[in-house]
Amino acid sequence: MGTTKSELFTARHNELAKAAKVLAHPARVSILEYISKQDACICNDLVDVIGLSQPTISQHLNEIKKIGLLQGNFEGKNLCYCIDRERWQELQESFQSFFNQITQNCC
Amino acid sequence: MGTTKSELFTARHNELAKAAKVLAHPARVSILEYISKQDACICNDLVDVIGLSQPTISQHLNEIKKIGLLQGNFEGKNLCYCIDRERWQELQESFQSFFNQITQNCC
DNA sequence: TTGCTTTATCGTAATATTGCAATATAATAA
DNA sequence: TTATTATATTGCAATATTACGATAAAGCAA
Repeated sequence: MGTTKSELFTARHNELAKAAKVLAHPARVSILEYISKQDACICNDLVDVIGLSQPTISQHLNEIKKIGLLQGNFEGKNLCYCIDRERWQELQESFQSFFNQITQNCC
Repeated sequence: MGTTKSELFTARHNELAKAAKVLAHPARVSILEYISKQDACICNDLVDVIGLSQPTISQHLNEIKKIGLLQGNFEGKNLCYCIDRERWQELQESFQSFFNQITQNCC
């Protein structure tokens, strides 16, 4: 028990749910918003800006990375956390078409 | 530990995360999509359609209800699960404006 | 009334998520 | 080389989520 029964659902439904899961924590919403507002990509004031510990922020960044929403240089000191615009748009379209399909109302 | 530190984030971020959490399970995505496609509002073929047990479906419906996405008659035998279009649009706009704010790309 | 159908709730087990201290790693600075 | 700085990983505790069997509740049918 305790595990989501993904095999019952379509790939599309599973993927939308997976994307939503990344947005399902205010820290990750904040992080994405913050990164998107930066001119430069020298990041990780995040620990100060958000107020969670460094390991926790790192963990959240990893969740965001895992669905491909971050792009850039992840090695060495000059880390660069940027939004992957292409993937961003892809997800945007997924959510958009999900929300747009509601057309009728019976009550 | 183990609890989200909501007090660190803005109301807007917390609310978007809360809405995303409802979409963060494929069963709930499926349920919403199914209900939205019905002509009539006599529902709960859901157990058959989705393939999860009745208590589990009931639980998921409750999550959807909690953020105000369901409307209708919830008493007696003629249950009616319909999308609350106003709330739906509200959430749609929240997601839309979240996704639209990404404008620059530094990498 | 009794039985049937439909949905909700309770209780519980399995698993996932959140958060952080401690530690590791990797690059730069001195 | 030895700091220093920035980020990642590990390990663990607290809490949340997912799922379902058993049972309750609420209406309708006979």
